[in-house]
Amino acid sequence: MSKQAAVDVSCCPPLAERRLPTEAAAALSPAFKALGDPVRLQLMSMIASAEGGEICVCDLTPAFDLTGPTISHHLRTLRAAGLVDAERRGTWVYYRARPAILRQLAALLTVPQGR
Amino acid sequence: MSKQAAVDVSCCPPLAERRLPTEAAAALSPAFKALGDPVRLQLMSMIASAEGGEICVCDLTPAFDLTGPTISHHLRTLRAAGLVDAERRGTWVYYRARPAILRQLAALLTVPQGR
DNA sequence: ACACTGTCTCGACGTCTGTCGAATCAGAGA
DNA sequence: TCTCTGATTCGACAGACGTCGAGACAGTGT
Repeated sequence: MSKQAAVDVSCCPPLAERRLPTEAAAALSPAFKALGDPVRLQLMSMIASAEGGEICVCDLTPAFDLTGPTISHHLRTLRAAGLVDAERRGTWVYYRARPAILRQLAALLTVPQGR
Repeated sequence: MSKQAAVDVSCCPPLAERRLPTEAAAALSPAFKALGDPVRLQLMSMIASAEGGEICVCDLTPAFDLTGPTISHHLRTLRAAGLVDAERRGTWVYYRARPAILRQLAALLTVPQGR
């Protein structure tokens, strides 16, 4: 269901360890960009912290003061960034987080001891 | 020298642990947004990994195929997001990373064991 | 087959963003 | 004080983004 772009970068020495190569920056920045909107950051949190690892769009939409299409658009952005996965089951669509990428981003931002 | 906005959020239970409150999302998303551009992500890396903890703008600018004003604009964005600090010494301006915020963001993205 | 509900796509809109060239500001040195 | 160099600000422009309403699509149930 998704147009999953992004981020197979083998992996990621912390940002602060050595200069991030151009290609890695290009591959990883879309994920940060996707998290760079308050609505999407909260959506991401709701999805990642959901009971059973997944959550229905029907539970996400009413949590915001925004229209359905707008939430849908934000979810598509998260999907395109490779941060979440979507699955339709009957009438409802469920989203789940992709922990591997979250971990990759976390590792990238990790600051080595001392600095 | 800087217009330092942003991010005193006391701190940050991981994204995946419980739903991020609206205010926290509003406070933290600008930092992710700032990292959501390939040029800024690479700038951030160059600054954070610099020898002696700081780096001169004059060393940053020639590393990109962009004009001085454009680099300056990106650096201002990083400053406004609270990710870096700037200090002028004589003719040159030096940038250094603010590790506390990087660590905060890393902690936020950390995925608890198992998930 | 039909209607109903949940979700997504499409088109439009105003705003924000990345980029540049030109102009300005800040120190150093003569 | 004048000039030179490094860095920032200003103004402009094209393109991207967040939001909405209207419409289309997908399944369910009658």
